[in-house]
Amino acid sequence: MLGKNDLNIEGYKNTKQRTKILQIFKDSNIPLSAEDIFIRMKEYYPLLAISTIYRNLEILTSKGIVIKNIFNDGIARYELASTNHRHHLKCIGCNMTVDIDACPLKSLEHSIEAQTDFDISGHSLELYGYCPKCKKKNTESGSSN
Amino acid sequence: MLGKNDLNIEGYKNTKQRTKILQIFKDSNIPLSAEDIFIRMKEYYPLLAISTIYRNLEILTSKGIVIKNIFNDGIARYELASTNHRHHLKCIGCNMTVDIDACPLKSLEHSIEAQTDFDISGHSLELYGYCPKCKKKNTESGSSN
DNA sequence: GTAGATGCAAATTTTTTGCATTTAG
DNA sequence: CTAAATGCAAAAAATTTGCATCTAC
Repeated sequence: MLGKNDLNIEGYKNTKQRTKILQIFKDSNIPLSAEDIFIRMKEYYPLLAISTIYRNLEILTSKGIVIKNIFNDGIARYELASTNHRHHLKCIGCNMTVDIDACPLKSLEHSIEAQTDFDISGHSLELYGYCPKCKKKNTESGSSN
Repeated sequence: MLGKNDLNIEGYKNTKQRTKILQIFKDSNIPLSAEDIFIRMKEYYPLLAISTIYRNLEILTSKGIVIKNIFNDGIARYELASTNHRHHLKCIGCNMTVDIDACPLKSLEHSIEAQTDFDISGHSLELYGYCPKCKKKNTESGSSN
């Protein structure tokens, strides 16, 4: 195992900031926004610029090390590509998010590859609806219109 | 007379701008960004403000008439909720987009509803990869690192 | 020593908001 | 008539860029 948080790609340097970003990703099991990462890092590097985060995320994304996903709130969130493939179910009412650990898309991807001759490298999937609590509230407050 | 592109919801008026937005959605079979709509409408309403588009999209989305989706380029795109449920396959290389008319998620939604007790109202799914042409280019230019 | 990375500030881009005016019903 | 909608301008929020300085290798 590599065991380190280094970006072993020729032409790129392992700065402490970059190493820390990778560490933060490894310590997290949810997708993180640039600001999430920024806040976590500010504690260690008070002079840190948010542009450093964005520039690193750009590199990490282009190298396929992290995956970028833009959620329906308009904010991009990132996660390690090596993290087990996850999808999320988000409550429209209270924003509570639940992980889904089924991903039924592998077989779909294969059949679409066959149909389109694309080389499919990934997908983003987010489900949304109302959680049990908000569902209940909705029902209670009536459902006219 | 009541045009077919009218928003028949109490408290809302059928302005010509709003009617036109609905018409544009009906004429389009791809998701449109606020700017896409703005450009199409400017031709007819040169004084149109983009805030009018955003405000209408907000209302239409909140009424469930259109669906908002934020693509991986960070731009929100909208489509009629009544439009047949579509997903897209986008080429990372050239941005070419292909429609997929399979949506395998209905059954997944049901099983997740059962597991989580959520009331799932929808999902967003986007697939990405390399189209035949770009795939070829990638192979030709080698794949060393 | 040098290419690449960083911090800082300013610029861009997309979306939202305040307000005076106009319009649909 | 009047609540809702619009146009315009300015503000926010997220992200990107230019540049001088710094750091990993």
